[in-house]
Amino acid sequence: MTLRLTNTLTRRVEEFTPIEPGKVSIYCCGVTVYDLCHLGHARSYIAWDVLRRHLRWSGYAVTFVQNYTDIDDKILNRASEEGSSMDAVSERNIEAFVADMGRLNILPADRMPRATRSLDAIRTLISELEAKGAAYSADGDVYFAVMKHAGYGKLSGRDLEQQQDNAAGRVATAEEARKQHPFDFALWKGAKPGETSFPSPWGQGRPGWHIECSAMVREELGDTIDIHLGGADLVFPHHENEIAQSEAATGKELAHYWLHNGMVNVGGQKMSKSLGNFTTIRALLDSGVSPMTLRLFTLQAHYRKPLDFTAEALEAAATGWKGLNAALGLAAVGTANPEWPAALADARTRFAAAMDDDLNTSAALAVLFELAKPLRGLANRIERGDDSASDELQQDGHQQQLALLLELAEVVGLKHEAQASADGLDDAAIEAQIEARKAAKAAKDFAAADRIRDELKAQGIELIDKPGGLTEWLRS
RNA sequence: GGCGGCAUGGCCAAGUGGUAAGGCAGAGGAUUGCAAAUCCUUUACCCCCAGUUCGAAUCUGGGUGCCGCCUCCA
Repeated sequence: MTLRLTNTLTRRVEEFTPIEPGKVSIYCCGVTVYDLCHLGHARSYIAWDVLRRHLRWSGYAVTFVQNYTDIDDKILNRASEEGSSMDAVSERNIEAFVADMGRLNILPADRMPRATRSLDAIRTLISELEAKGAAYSADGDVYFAVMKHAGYGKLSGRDLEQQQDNAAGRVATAEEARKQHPFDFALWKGAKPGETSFPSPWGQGRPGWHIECSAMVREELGDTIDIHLGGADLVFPHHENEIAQSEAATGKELAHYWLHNGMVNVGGQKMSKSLGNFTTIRALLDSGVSPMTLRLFTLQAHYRKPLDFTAEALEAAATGWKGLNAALGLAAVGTANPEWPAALADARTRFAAAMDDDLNTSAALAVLFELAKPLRGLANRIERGDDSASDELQQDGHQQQLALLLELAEVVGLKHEAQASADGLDDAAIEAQIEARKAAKAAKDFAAADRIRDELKAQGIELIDKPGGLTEWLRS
């Protein structure tokens, strides 16, 4: 079976055929680095990470490029608010981005170009568009002329004729007045005195948002790439404009496949900075939600659908992850026999088929849970000190099952998490409490025993009674 | 107003013509001083109406509700 993907360009699920057999070039729209990333970014980049891992698992050599937008009004505003510079704000948020993505087990892109370091490519592209009559300058700005480009609107299904009336109402600003058509957009913005700016043939200024992606795609991957990624909120105008610019300049199709992920919603509404209803990745992870729980949470829904972020759903994911995590934490011994027995071969096939079906991670995860189930039972028995369970785990069948589980979990980027590191009470204090509880139990003073357990639980320490009077504890 | 998407059990969510995956929660049982964990068992006719079909959650038409984009946004 071959990979099938929903292509926004055609609004259909299509079989994926790369330009060059065995190779895939991907460009993913990155973040504007004016602030920390929130769960919307996490959802998006986890989805694309899974696409990338799946392609790799399927045998493709993947080149994955993701940009940083480090020239932007919001960054400049932030810099002036805190009395620092655009570079300082960008640098800080890029570091945070790398750290957050790392925690979520998202593979770093092969190359991460920045707008500030791609200015030559940007200026060259604008010049070409100007030479071809696709762009015009007005008062230090340079605009792309949408009416000159035949295919404008093909991605988002917009028709310029029909849209003009609606747009007319907002032709109020000075910028709108300079435009020949309301949908024309800035390729280069002239700088006002005192603004951070860069030199260009059109005077000091800075590039518009859309042109940087066109320039970086071309510089890093060429005129035509296989897959272009981004959030559904980028379809219009960002990606539409990117297509117009690139295709007007090169005369070639920019990308064969356009994939868009659905939004993360809060209370039925899109999570966004402007609405202020966002939770940053690090705030969530620092609150005790494990990275893999967040990953599982996002992968339980299809990447194109909206995903409602609720405490309840997150809790469900956390509990679900506990089970998978227990199985993934088992010790693999040596190399398992790669000749899968029929049942495992079948599971592997079903997993691959689900992933090939437009990244049906929800169905793929069901296979993971199925594989994990018996292993989870073993893990539990081993934890109780059941030696026969340890022996069973060594057997070829279980080792194979574990090997397959680990292999497939890797494809969706799930990996075992060790117990959370200690904080709060030190071990000796906990052990002392456990001894006290043991004494209470021996004296049949169960009320006292329960009180100790409850107190520890309130401090995040969970006690688990084992056979033989042993009590283990976990930080939860 | 224009473009696009979605509606499946208490919650999340797969499933594009053949009789409803999976996770969470709940219930019953085993185990336990009680818990926790674990194991076993168990819980749906798929928003409404009409139609196509031997047969529809799945196709068609109509309706209702919700969301995204049209301004920066993953």
